[in-house]
Amino acid sequence: MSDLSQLARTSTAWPFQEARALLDERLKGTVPDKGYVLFETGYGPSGLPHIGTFGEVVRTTMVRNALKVIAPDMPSRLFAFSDDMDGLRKVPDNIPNQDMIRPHLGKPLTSIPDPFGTHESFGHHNNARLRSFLDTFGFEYEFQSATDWYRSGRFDDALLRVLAHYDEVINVVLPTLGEERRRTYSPFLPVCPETGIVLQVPVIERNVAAGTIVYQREDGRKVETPVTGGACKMQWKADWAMRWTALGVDYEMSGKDLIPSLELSSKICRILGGRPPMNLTYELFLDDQGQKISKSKGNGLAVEDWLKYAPQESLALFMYQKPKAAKRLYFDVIPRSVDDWLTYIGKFAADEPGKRLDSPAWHIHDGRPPHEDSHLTFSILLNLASVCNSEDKAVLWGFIRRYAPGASPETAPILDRLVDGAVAYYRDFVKPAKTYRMATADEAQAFRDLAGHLQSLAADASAEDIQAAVYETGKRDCFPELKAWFRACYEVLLGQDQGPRMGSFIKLYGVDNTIALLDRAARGEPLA
RNA sequence: GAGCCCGUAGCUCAGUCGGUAGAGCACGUGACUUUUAAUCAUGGGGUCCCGGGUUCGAAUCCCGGCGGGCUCACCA
Repeated sequence: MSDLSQLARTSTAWPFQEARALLDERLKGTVPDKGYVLFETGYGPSGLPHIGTFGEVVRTTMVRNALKVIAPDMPSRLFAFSDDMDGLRKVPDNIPNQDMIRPHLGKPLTSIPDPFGTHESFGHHNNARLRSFLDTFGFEYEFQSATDWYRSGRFDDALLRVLAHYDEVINVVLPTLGEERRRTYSPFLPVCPETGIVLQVPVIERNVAAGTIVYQREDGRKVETPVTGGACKMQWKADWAMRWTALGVDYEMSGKDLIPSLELSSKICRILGGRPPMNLTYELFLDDQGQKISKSKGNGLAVEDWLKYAPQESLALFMYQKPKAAKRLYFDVIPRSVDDWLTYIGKFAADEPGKRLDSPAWHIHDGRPPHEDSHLTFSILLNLASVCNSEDKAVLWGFIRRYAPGASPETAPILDRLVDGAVAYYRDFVKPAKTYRMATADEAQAFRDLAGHLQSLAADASAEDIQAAVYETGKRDCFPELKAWFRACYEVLLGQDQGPRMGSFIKLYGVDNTIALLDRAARGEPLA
C-alpha cells in the first residue's frame, strides 16, 4: 500500500471517508463480481440539467477520485443514468411547439417527437443537453439510457425477478400509498401497444413462468403483455430498486427529499436479491430567502449564472463544502467561494502531503490543483471593475498591471478568467445601476478646459502628467474643493459617485476618447 | 405527524483529533505634503440558543429542551 493511500485512509475529508466506508463496509476490500465499482447519478430528463445535477455529479466524482487513491487497483465506473422512458406527465412551459407535444402526453420521452426539431425524440434531445452540460465540465462518466436498457433486454432478468417476488414487493409499497392509488397500483406500468402510452392500470393476473402480466384497460379489455423487452416500464420506486439490482450500483447520492423513496427502494432491492447501494443524502439548496430552489420558481442561481461570473472550480468548491448542510445559493456567495478557492490552490503546494488530501483543492482538482501566484482577490476585482467603468478587459488589465506588475493574461490565466467574470459583473449589475447627471454650466466649462489641457499634452503623456492636468483644471476653475471637481467627473462622465484615479483612467481609456467624452458632457449630451 | 439540517461578532459564515473563540465584509482610528480606495497599519465588538451529563478541560462528544428552516406523506 502506497504512502498516499495510507494517508488517504486517515484523511478527514468527507470524500475519503465515504470512499473508505464504501471500500471497507460494502466492498470488503474486494472488486465486485461485475469487475468494477459502480457509481450512479440519476437524471430525470423531463427538465433541463440544473445546479443539483451538477452538484450530484461533481460530488460523486469526488468520492470516486478518493476511492482511486485509497484502492488504486479497484476499477470504477460512473453511470449518468437518464430516466428517459418515463411518461411525460405535462407539457413543460419552457419549450417551443407545445401543441406538437400535447397529443403525446403519457408516452415515454423517447417516443415523443423533439419539440426543438434537432433530435430523434424529446428524450434524446434532453439526453443530449445533459451530456453537453456534463461535458463542459470535463466529467468522466458513461451515459446510460433507461429506454435503451429496457428495450435491449438487459433489464429482463431483474424484471422477471420483480415478477417472481410480486407480492412481497407490493406488500412493501402498498402501505405507503394513499387509498385511491392503492387500488390501481402495480410496480409494472405496461406500455400500451396501440397508443404507446405508459399505463397506470391494475394488474389482474401474473404468469411467472411465461414472464407476463395481464392488465385491464379502461375500456375493460384484458391484455396480456410480457414484463420484459421494454413492453413494461417500472413505477418509480420499484424502478430504482430494479435498476440497482440489475446494474449492481455500489454508490449513489440523493437529495434529502428522496429519503422515503430511498428506504423503500432499498427494501425492494433486497427482496430482489440485490444489495442497495451505499448512499449519501445531501441537503437541498436554498435561495437567499431560505426558500427551496426550484426551476419553476426561477429563484436561486442557475449553473449558467454562476459560470457567467466565476470559474467552475469555485462552484465545485461550493459543492464540496458540507454536502449535508442546507446552503443558500445566491449571487453573494460567489465572490467568497472564488476567493476561498484561490486561497486553497495557493496554499496547496506548501502543504504536507497528508494535509493536501484534506484540502478542498485536492478534491476539486483530483489531486493536481493548478498553481498561480495570486495577485488579486475576486472581491477586489469586482470592486475594480465597478470603479473603472469599463467592459473592456484590456482597460481592466491596465489597472491590474499597475497593481501587480508582471501579471498578464498570459502569465496569469486564472486571473484572466476572473477578469472575464468581473467584466460580466460590471455589465450586468453595475452598469444598469448607473445614473448620469448633466453637467452644470461651471462644470461644462471645466470639462472644456480639461479637454484643452489634454489636447496640449504629448501623445505619450504619463498617467501622472494627466493626473496633474486634471488637478490643474480643478484648481483653476471655480471649485472651492477639489473633491467636488472629482465628484463631478465621476457623476457626469461615469454615472457613479465614486471612481478610479482619473489620470490612470484617462491613460487607459485613451486621451482622445476622453476628450470626446468631455466634449459631449460639456455640450450637455446624455452619456448613458 | 415523521424525517433531515441549522443556531458562533452588526451581516455572511469557518472552527478538522475535545486543549487560550476565528475570517471576510461592515464600523472606529491613523498614514500615504493632491478627490479617492483598488493601499498599509491598527482598534472595538461574542451568554458559541438554553439546561444537564461525560471529562482535568466542551463551540466541539452524549441526553433533553427551545427557536428557525426544509423535505416527505400525490408524482418522479
